[in-house]
Amino acid sequence: MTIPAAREKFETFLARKGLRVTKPRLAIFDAAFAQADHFTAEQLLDYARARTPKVKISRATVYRTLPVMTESALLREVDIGTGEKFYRPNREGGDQQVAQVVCVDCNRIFEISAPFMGWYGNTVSSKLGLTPVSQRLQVSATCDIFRRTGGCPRRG
Amino acid sequence: MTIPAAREKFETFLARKGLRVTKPRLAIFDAAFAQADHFTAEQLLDYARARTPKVKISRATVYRTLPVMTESALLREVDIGTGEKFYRPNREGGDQQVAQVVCVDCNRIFEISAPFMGWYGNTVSSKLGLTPVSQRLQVSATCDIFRRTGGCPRRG
DNA sequence: CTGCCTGCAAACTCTTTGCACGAAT
DNA sequence: ATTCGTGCAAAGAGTTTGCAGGCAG
Repeated sequence: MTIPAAREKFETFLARKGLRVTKPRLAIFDAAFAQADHFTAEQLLDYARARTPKVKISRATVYRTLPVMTESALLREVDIGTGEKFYRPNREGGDQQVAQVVCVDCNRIFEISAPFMGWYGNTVSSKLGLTPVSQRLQVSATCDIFRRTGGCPRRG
Repeated sequence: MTIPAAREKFETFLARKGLRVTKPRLAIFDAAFAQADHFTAEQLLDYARARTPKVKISRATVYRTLPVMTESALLREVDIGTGEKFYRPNREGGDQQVAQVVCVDCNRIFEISAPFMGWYGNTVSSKLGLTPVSQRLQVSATCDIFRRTGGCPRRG
C-alpha cells in the first residue's frame, strides 16, 4: 500500500469517527507510514518534524495520534516488554497473526507469520471459559553468527 | 516447594553468586514466595513489610532484589504489557512453557501450560539463524460467563 | 576491617493531562 | 460560530541511581 493510498484510508477513518482531519495528524500519519521498520513514539516525533518542517508537531499530539492510528489498523502496536512501545505500519492490511522474534544481540525485532497462533489462543482460553480477543507470541533469541564471530550480520 | 526449602535454595544461590545473605533479601524473598498469585513490586514491598515488621525494607531494595530472585528461577517475571511488571513464585521449579491468559473482564492473569510453544519458538527462530532463549504467549480474553451474567465467577 | 548492601530521596523514562489558544467544520 | 485539536509544560506512574552510613563475611 502506497503512502497516498494509506493516507486516504486514514482520512476516511477520521471522518467516520467524527474526528477532524488536521495537518499535524496527517503529518504524523505520513511519517509513521513511511517508516521501514519498527519505531518508537520519540522516533516518530523526530521523523515527522524532519519530514514536515512546516507543520508544528508536539510530542503530545504524537502520543494522542498513535492510538487513533492503531485503531485504524493502518498501524500496529508491538509491545516487547521493554517499557517503551514500538509501532510499525501495516501495509498489507487486515488482522494478521504475527509473532515477534527479538534478537537479544542485535536488539532487532523480526516479525514472522504465525498462522497457528489463533488456534493456540483458542486452545488455551477455552480451558478457562474465556474467548480470546487478541494474542501475541514473542520469542527472545540469540544470534548464532553473533556468538561465533562477535558481530551481527544484520547490523553490519 | 515449601517456603523454608525455597529459602534455602535462594541462600545457596546468593552464596554461589558471591552475594551476601542479608535480612532484607531474605525477608523480601519469603514474602515473594509466600504470595499465592501474581504481584507487583509495590505489593511485594507492602507484604514484606507487613510480614516482617522487624526488618526495615525499602522500595529500592525490593527493586534491586527482584532481578536477583528472577535470575535464581525461584521467581518468574510476567510482563503483560501494562507498564508494570508482575511476578509470581515458581514453586514447581524448572523452565516451564507457560502461556498467560489475561481476562479483560476480571483483570486477572491465568497461566496454563503450553508445551507446543517450545516447538514453535524453535521453528520460527531457526529460519532467522537465531536460537530461542525464552518465549511467551499472551492472550487477552473476555469471560464468557461475565458477558452473560454481568459477574465474574472467579471474583465472586 | 573491608567492601558490599541498604535506605533515602532525587533523578529518570515514558506517557498522560490541564489549560488557554488556534484551527477545522 | 462552535467545538475539537493543539502546544506547552507540568504531572504521573514505575523504576533506577548517587550517596553516606551499616552490616555481612
